[in-house]
Amino acid sequence: MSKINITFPDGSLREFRKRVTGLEIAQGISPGLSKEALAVEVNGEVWDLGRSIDQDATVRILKWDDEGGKATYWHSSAHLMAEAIESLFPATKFGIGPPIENGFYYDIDLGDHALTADDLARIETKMTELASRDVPYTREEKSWTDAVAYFKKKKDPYKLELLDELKGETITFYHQGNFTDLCYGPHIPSTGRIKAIKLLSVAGAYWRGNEKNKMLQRVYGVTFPTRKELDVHLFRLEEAKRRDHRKLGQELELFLLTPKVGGGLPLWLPKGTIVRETLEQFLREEQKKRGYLPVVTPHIGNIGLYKTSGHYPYYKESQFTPVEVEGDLYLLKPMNCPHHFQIYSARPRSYRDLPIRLAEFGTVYRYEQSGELSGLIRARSFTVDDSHMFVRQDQLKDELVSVITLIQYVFKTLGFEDFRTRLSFRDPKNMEKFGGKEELWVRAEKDITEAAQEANLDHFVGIGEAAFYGPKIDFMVRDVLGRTWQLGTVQVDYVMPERFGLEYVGSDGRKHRPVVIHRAPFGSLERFIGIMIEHFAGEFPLWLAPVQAVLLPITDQYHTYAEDVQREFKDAGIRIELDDRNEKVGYKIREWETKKVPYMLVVGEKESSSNTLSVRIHKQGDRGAVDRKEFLRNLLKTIETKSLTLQE
RNA sequence: GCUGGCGUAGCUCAGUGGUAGAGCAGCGGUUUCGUAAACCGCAGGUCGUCGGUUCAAAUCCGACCGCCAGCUCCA
Repeated sequence: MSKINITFPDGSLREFRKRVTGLEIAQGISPGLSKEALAVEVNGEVWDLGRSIDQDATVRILKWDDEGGKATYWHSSAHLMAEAIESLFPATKFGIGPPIENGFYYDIDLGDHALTADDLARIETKMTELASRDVPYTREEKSWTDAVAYFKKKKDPYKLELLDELKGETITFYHQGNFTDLCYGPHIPSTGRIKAIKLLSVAGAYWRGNEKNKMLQRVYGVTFPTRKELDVHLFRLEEAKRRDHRKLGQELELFLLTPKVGGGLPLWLPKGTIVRETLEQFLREEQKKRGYLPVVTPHIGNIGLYKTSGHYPYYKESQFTPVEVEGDLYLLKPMNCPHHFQIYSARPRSYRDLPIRLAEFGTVYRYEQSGELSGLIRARSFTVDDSHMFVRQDQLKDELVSVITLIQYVFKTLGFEDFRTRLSFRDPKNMEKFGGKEELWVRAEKDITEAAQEANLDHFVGIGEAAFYGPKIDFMVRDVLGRTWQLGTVQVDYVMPERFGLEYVGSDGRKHRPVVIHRAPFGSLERFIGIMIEHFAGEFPLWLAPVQAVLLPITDQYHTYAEDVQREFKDAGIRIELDDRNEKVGYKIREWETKKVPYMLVVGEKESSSNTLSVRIHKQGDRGAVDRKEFLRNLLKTIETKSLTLQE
């Protein structure tokens, strides 16, 4: 019998007989490992544990904790769900059923029947029953013709469509129990590995993601090797719901969304406005230090501006209908840039003036589809912390690096340590989406890449994610739901300066074209604050908290002392309230705890006679009496340093 | 925009064909109180809107509007 060499991740090498399977290798290492093994990575490809390896290879046994292991597990779970669905609804036609970040789905066509919550429960029960049979997932190679014959007999148009694109190739089928699916695999060894099952939701999804195609029903589910892991996962989903910025925004009276004003048009309530203005003030100060020049521009502009910029032709569908004024058409501005370009062009510029950095918290209006609106995170009116920087080519890279540094500083200050950056480039295969000359794009993509390297940005490239006028660096953060949101953005633009004929006079006395950098660290204040609310679960750091402290007198005998403290703290700039209602202190504490106010200051006989405050910190409880002057100093310091944690 | 689910008091929710309910919030009193809910009372609703079925509709049917999830989209 011939032998093959298997290399392991730690570099060690072992000899096995030819046609050894992943499972046998795992067994050879330890029985425990073979029990936990879900799949095997062979030369970087994920394989079934039962598939034989017939030549030298680098092999890694994949368990639940490995990305590939989890994906295989969920992929197999999707097949199990399909089997359950088919047994309950025999006429079902199947689309695709892949693993996703947190579970799996299967797109199915049930004809006229719309799945109900009861159906989901039935399918779930059936899955549990099918899983407990503990039958193997088996792989079978078939000729293309045989595969087509099988699905013709089954009358499954979706699988036939998929097969159409695999013409002539060897096709793999996977079987488990009574279910057979067209599938690349790989799969876990047997259904018995799937112990805890939860079907989460059903939603419509266009076949192959194309809105011209039929809409199928997409069933989402998640499975785990133990009940406990499922419970943890479900708890996390609940936690995400608790943190939902729309719910907290209402409870904490931060903002209001009402159909009476219109979908996606948030109204900022006094408490939310404090958060927003504090953030603005923070960025304004940072920008002032860095030589930005504040400007203010109107909310509408002549449509000619957007025809020149290209926004109108490119994004006609996502803008509000223009309004006619004295024979001219005006657009609610979808972007601030054209206005800023007019400010730049208002007088001749010298090379000595550059870079010029115009900054504005500019509110823009975009007509998002109704189904897309989502609280503050996706709105129809939002404010961009916009800046347009007009630079010479030789200043571009330094300017980009300094912008990246500012954004990193802003994120870090706000506690977003875990963000990633994407270099968003155009898609060479889909050029009609992108405007401007080829050589300008090449140059801009090069500039961005170099700046990212120089700034030591941990980045990845997103093809086709560019703006129509230029490539971008997008800053993305992950929220509690595990979703990634795009926040800040930096864009290099050679196209707009051309379209708007922007110029400066160089040292040679001739006219030159500046490069424009568009940038917004927050991106949209609405979206940023929405994500921040979820990030902090409504418990803002002291410097951002709408109410920073509240005084709770025990009885009305201490109101005078409390008023005195309030006046002193207010004069020092603290946002402090006095709860002088006729209620017991326990009642007041409960209420202010739910309002997530950082500090509660209880005052009674003891405090008023010793000039102290009994400090209670949100979620931490009573910290005892503190000298009032000392406490004020600490508060001011915590605010000044924008500390993310509370001090005593 | 598409598919599905949901719309009852300011909020959270109960009410499956027969006189619209509870808790919290609000308002009026009483209580003067030490770290997460004192007590009594009052007020508050065209049951999203419009139409239909019925002796009778929050409840059944239809259309529309809004919200939520997902899909498509996202300068």
